[in-house]
Amino acid sequence: MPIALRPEEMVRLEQVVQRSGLNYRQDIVYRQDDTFGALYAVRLGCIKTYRTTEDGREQVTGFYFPGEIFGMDGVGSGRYTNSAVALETGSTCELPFEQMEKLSATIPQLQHHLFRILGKEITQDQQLVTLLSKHTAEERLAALLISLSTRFAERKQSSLRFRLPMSRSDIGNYLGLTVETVSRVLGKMQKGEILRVDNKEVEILDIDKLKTQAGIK
Amino acid sequence: MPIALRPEEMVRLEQVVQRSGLNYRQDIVYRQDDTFGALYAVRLGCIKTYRTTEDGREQVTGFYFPGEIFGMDGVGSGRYTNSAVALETGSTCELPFEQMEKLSATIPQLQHHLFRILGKEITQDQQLVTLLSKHTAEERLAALLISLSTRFAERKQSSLRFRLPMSRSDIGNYLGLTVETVSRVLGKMQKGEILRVDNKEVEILDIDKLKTQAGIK
DNA sequence: CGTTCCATTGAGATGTGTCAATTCAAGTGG
DNA sequence: CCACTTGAATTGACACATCTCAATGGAACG
Repeated sequence: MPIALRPEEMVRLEQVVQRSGLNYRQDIVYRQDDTFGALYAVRLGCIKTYRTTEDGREQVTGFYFPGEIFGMDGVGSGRYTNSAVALETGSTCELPFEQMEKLSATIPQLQHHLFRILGKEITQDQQLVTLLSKHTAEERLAALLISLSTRFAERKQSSLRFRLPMSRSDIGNYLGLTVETVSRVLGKMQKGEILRVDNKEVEILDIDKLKTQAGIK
Repeated sequence: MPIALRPEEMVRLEQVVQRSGLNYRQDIVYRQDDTFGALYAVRLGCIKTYRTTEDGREQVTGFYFPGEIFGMDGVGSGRYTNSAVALETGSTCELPFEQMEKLSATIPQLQHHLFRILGKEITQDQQLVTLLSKHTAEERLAALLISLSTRFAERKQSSLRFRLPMSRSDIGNYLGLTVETVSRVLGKMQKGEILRVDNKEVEILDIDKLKTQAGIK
């Protein structure tokens, strides 16, 4: 957690955190409608969250990488409104929410941090809303690639060459597009010398053009 | 606030709340990029929130009615990522966030409530994501009407006959549709004996059919 | 009672979806 | 190590929901 605490406070926090979770591909971390108990921090790997509507339609709501927190969807109602699944082998920390709440009453820094985490999820979700509502297929894909690139850079990994841990179908679902459209747009970007794509491997050749396409201008 | 506090705690909360805000149509409560200072509770009227992308596209992100809280979009970064505007004459309460945080450290109930409020916004935004991504124009409109109907009912107002405080353009923007499509779909629902629409006045004639159409089944 | 904004309606254009066929990648078991 | 199977990704042809453009009608307001 990127948060400055006094050693004594750090100890109390670490006592609460569960370091248990080792995940393999397809492992479910929690299921939609499960009782909400904890937030989770990704330590290694990638987690996908998705919700299913009453009539069976699925929506991927997010991808989470090491250092990022997921599980906030359960805070509102006491039940998770998404399911969370591992996309590859990795591990997560469990942050039991009730204990975090108690702890945060005596550690203002922690309380503030928790509010921020929830707030950031709101901002992200609203960005996704805008993306889905007002942007073309190319712009959506470009925006996702930029987002991934930025996040890999934050983890001090290559921001121009990386592996997509999710399938085309996950990407399409997340962006409100079909697999076919994702494939076609990636193909087009490749012809435009913006990307080099080899299955899950992506190399960004022209990040400026990609940013322009993302409508980030 | 629907929250059980001891009288003494209630007093402390009320000392923090600003009852100031009287709003007229088009009044801005806060602007995108303003420094985040407070959440707001609608007392009367209706508030619309929307964000503008760097390249000028606008996305309506929410409508808020009496009893509902808005302004959570500022929590993540310390700046509002939306603007908030009054759609009609009304009033709001200001809830200075820093003071609320301090207060909530000593009132667990309040802390929990604040987390829940943020959590509910997350859930709502994700529902909107699904709506935009996976549902047809009819389903989107039906879902909005059901949502409005439900919320009016909560406020003990008629759930079958109400006034839309927002324009067709706002509705369309929120749902990722054009004004024309909104108009056509409303017309179609009227022909199908599901609604009676007269400008901003709506009467729901067949709520079951409407729910079916919303994909709520 | 004109002006202006908002809503409706029609006709035609288009981006993305649907359906179908093919190729490619990754296991799996003999 | 090689078929064989299975699921993922690509590519093409066509369909369609919604958008765009344009004209008209109606409500609100000074």
